[in-house]
Amino acid sequence: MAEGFGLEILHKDAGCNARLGVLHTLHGDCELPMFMPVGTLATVKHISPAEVKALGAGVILANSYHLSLRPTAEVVAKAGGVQKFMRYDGPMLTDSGGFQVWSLAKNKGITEEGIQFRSHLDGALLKFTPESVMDIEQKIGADIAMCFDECAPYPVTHEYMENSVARTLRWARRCLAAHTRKDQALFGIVQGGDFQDLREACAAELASLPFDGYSIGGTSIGEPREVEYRMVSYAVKNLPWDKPRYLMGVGSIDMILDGVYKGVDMFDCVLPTRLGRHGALMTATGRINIKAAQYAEDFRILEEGCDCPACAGGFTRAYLHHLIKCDEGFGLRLCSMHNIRFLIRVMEGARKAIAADCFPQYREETMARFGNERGF
RNA sequence: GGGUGAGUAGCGAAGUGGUCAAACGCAGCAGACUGUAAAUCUGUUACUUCGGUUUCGGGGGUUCGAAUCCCUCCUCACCCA
Repeated sequence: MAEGFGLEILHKDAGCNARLGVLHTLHGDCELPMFMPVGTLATVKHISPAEVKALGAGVILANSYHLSLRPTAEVVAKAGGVQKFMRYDGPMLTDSGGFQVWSLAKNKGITEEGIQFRSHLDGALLKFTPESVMDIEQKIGADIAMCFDECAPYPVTHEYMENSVARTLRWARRCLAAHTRKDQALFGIVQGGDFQDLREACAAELASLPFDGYSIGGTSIGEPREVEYRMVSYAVKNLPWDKPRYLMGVGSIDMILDGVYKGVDMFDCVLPTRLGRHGALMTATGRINIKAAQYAEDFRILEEGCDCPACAGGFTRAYLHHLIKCDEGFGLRLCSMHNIRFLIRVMEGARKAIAADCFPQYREETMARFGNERGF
């Protein structure tokens, strides 16, 4: 276990596997379950670190692939690590770049050694291996590093996935061997797609290895909703109860609440910030597309009762409509902050509900308010 | 007063005799976005009872057929007096 790192479970909901806990890190504690905003390039787009913290966020994500290209891991290391570099005093986590390889799928070439793919910036041929990624993540120096995995596409054959999972597991061992920083936690990543046997086996084998936490990967890459629910169930089953569980890349309300119900502690997603920038705002009664003409003269506050800087600041829908239509930076900021605050408030409600042993009910009531099964 | 050039859909701008209801860009309208190649992407934008109907400054003409050729008028820009 990494220095100063650990999960403390305070309470399990009586009606499901949802757990209330605290994640201890060298940069402070976080209440679980939690939503983690994504700051790929060492910034949550348009929002200062202090503002992110004020929204109630614990961990901020950064991406080792992106940072390794610019400004390079060496520069971040010279700055004293990503927290000092971006001046965030809370805990951080770096993703390994496994997801980017999936995202840049056209250019990939997977071998036992690693993955070759092309830079999205200049097309340069890059090669990531478990060892090179561990080197990058240790230089960047976040509190939590992620293993380098293969995020297989969906759908693939059982045979393909079996090979892919086996390789991801071999890479997980190599990541452990290459990871020497004692002040940085390392999480393993459960893959296996929609195959129950592979998900369960992958989780079981990772659980036997000395990781500080476990994450569920390979979801939200285009598969149907019911498949996504299944993947989480399969993966969670064999994960150790006393280690943090992290569902990667999930930010829609229904998936988050489903994950919490099953005992997942951590979620991250670009959804709130990206949707915000594009004018799709999350509210307790569903999604508001603020660009729509109907909001041009809607002088109501975005969401009554919301304590985000946009709503608490008294900014109207008409004003946000105007700002987003004009691509004004302030509009991107306000809308991003609103969505992040909204998701974090849902998590705060979840924690309260777990403490009161009524999370299943909370989940049902929250979903019912949205008017559609996905939330937004 | 004389000359030259130009007037095309909300705006800008292609098109110079048929395949033009008219490229493309912008604006508009609607939608998508899930470990951020993402302030991006997709669809749509004369009218229509979906059979068609009326458009390319106005009017008239040539032609089987005109945004495209001719006449005339209007407007704008520039040049010469």
